[in-house]
Amino acid sequence: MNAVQASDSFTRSVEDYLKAIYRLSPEGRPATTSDIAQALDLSPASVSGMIKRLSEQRLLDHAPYRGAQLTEEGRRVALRMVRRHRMIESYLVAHLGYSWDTVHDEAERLEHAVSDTLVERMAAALGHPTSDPHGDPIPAADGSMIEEALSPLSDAPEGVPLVIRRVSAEDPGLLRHLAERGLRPGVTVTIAERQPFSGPISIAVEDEVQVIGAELARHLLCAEAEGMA
Amino acid sequence: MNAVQASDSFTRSVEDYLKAIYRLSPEGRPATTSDIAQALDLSPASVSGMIKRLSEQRLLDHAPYRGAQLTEEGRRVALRMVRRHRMIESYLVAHLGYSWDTVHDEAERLEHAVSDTLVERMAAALGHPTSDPHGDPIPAADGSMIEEALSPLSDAPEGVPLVIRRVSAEDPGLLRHLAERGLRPGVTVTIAERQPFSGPISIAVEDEVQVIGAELARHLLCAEAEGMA
DNA sequence: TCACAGAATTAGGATACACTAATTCTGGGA
DNA sequence: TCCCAGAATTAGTGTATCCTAATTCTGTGA
Repeated sequence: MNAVQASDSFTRSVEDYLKAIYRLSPEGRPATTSDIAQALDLSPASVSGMIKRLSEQRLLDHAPYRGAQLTEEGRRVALRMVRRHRMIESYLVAHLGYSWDTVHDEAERLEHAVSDTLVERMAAALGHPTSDPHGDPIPAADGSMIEEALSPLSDAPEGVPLVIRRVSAEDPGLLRHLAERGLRPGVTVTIAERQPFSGPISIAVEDEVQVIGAELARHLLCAEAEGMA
Repeated sequence: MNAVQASDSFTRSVEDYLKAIYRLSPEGRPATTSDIAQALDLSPASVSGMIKRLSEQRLLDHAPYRGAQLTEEGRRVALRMVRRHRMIESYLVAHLGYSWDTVHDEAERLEHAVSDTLVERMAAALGHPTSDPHGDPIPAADGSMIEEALSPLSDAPEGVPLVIRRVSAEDPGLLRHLAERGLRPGVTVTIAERQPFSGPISIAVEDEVQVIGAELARHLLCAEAEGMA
C-alpha cells in the first residue's frame, strides 16, 4: 500500500492531461509540451509543471526537453477515460436523444463523474458496443481495443465500394453537415470521380451522387466493402 | 451584465454548500456554521471562510455570528441542484438498474456534471416525475415544488390506513432493510398495535403483519389513504 | 562549429479551498 | 451585572492548478 494508487481517483485536470497525451502519442512517441498545451488550451509553463508532478506520480515518463509519454499506469488511466467518454456518447445518443454533433461536451464533463459501475451498466444497456457514434473504437473494460486500419476517403481509389467506418471530427458544424448528407459510419460509398490537386470528389452514396471537398473527405475513414457476412 | 451571473456555473464546493444550507433551513431560518460544517464534514473555520465568499457573491445573506441563509439567487441554485440530484436518482433507478440504496453516491457526483439539457432529457424519458425513488419531491425546472404535509408513521394513529409517501433516509443498510419488508413509497399500511414508550409497532402491510421499531417508523412519512382516484 | 529561434523550464504570483491554532463574540446562568 | 462555555471568526499554512515573465536548452542553418 505504497507505490500502488489508493484506488483510482484522480483530479479532473490529471485525467484530462492523461487523455490528451494518449491522443497525442499514436505510436507511444512522446508528446511535446506545446502540443499538450495547445490541446488543453493552457500555457506551456503550466504543462511543464503538471508533467513534472505526473512523472513523480509515475503516470508519465519524462526527460526534460524531451516530451512526455504515458507509463503503463498512465496509459491504463487514459484508456479508462477514453472508454468512459465513448461509452457515454454512445449511451446519450442511443437513449437520450443526443445527436453526434452535440454529444461531445456533455460526455467531456460526465466522464469525470461516472463510476465504473455506471459505465458498465450503460455498456450492458447498449449490448457492449465496440464503437461509438463516430465509429471510434471503445476500449474494453480491461483496456484492450481493436483498431482497424482505415484510410481516409480522400486517398481511396475510384470505383471501389467503401464502407465509412469512422468520422474523425469534433466540430459540430462539420458533423451536422456530414449527417445531412448521410455520410456516417456504416454507410457504403463509391468514388465516381476525383478532381486532381485535392479537388472535389464525386461519390455515390446509397444511389445518390454527391460532390464533397477533399478536406471533408479526409475526415471520413473507410475500409473496403466486403462480403463481411 | 454585472450583478447577473455570467451564466450558471459554480464550483462543486459552492454547489454543495448551497445545497446543504438549503436542506438545513426548512423555513428559511439561517443555518449555523457548525451545522453546515457537520453536514459537509468540514471544519467550522473552512465554513466561515466560504460563507464570507458566498455572501460577497450574493448567494448568501450573512451577519457575523448569526448564521447564513440563501438569497433568492442562492435558493435558485440550490433548488436546481436538488432537482438534478433527484432526477438523476430517478433515472438511474428506472433505466439503469440502480436500487434506491445505492443510487445516492452516483447522483451526488453526477449532479455537478450534467447540463440542464441532459436533466430535461432524463425528465422527459421519465415522463416528468414529481418525486424520486425515495418519494422526495422533485422541484420543477422553474424551481416550484409541491410539498405535501406528511407525518411519520411513528406518530400515526392505530387502525387508519396510511400510504407511505416518502422514506427519509440515506443509509443504504436501512433502505435495504425497508425494501426487503416492502416498505416503500406508494405502499399502504395500517398500524395494528403500538407499544407504549416508543416501543415496536405492529403494522399490516399488504396482507402481512410486521413489527418494526419506532426508530425505523420515524423515517416513514405517510399520508392518510383516501379515494384519491 | 556556432549562434540563434523556438521550445521548454524555472521563478514568482494568484485563486480556490481546505486545515489547525489563536482569538473574539454571544447568550445564559450565578 | 458579569463571567464563561461554546460557537464563530480570523490568522497563518498547505495543496493543486493556473498564469506571465525570465531563463535555459536544443537542434538547425550558415
